[in-house]
Amino acid sequence: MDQSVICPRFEKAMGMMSQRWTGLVIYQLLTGPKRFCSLESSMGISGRVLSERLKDLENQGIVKREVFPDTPVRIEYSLTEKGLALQPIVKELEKWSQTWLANDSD
Amino acid sequence: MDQSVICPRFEKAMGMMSQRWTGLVIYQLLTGPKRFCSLESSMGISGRVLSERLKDLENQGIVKREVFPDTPVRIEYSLTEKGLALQPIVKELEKWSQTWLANDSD
DNA sequence: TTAGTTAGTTACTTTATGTAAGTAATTATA
DNA sequence: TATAATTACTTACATAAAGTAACTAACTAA
Repeated sequence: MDQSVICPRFEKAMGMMSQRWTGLVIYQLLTGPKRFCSLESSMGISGRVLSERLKDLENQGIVKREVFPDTPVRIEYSLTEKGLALQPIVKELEKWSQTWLANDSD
Repeated sequence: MDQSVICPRFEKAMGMMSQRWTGLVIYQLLTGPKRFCSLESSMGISGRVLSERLKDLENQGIVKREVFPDTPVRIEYSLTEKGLALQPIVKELEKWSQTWLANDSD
């Protein structure tokens, strides 16, 4: 019927945010740099997928990975400028959820 | 390590928007009511999954399904007030994509 | 020496999505 | 009066994504 006339940039952004866990990873990083194990345990994602997501987000320039040669080595993930710019989206979703969703069960 | 201290309402909203296609369905419906076959062809989703998503969104009170007893019968999907309230999220993502993504290849 | 931590990876299972064909009700065409 | 076409789906089966659990490597602490 119609051909896809959706803006490819928007479609790409939506595709990224529609991947499971991506939004929550960004949400966590909005509160500051986090370590792998901290992200893993605070949101219940499996290490396998977290590793995959962080790599993708790093490749897209949304997340920055920094190695601190402490002993033991410490690795921190944080948002780049591009990643921080996603904040309004997260904030709007937060507002929506407070307004339209009940806090229990459903 | 940490226990999940993420607001359950926010987590639910994020879970919904993180499902593949959900965001694009809402985006399409923001431009007005649409029929099944129109959604299907305009965004390249399979009928199998579109049917599943529309049912979920209807159950969550985000989408309204209306049957018009024309001949042949016409079925229209549109956003409820709750669904329309998602517009700011979509608009912010649209803005982000225009600012931070290239329009070709990558 | 044994156990524990961090940042992952690997192999395997389960779930989600895609593909293609089918259905039921109706209309249009030869 | 068949035959094909359309809409709004559903069903069966195949492939892709995510979950689970065990493992690795480098190091620390007891």
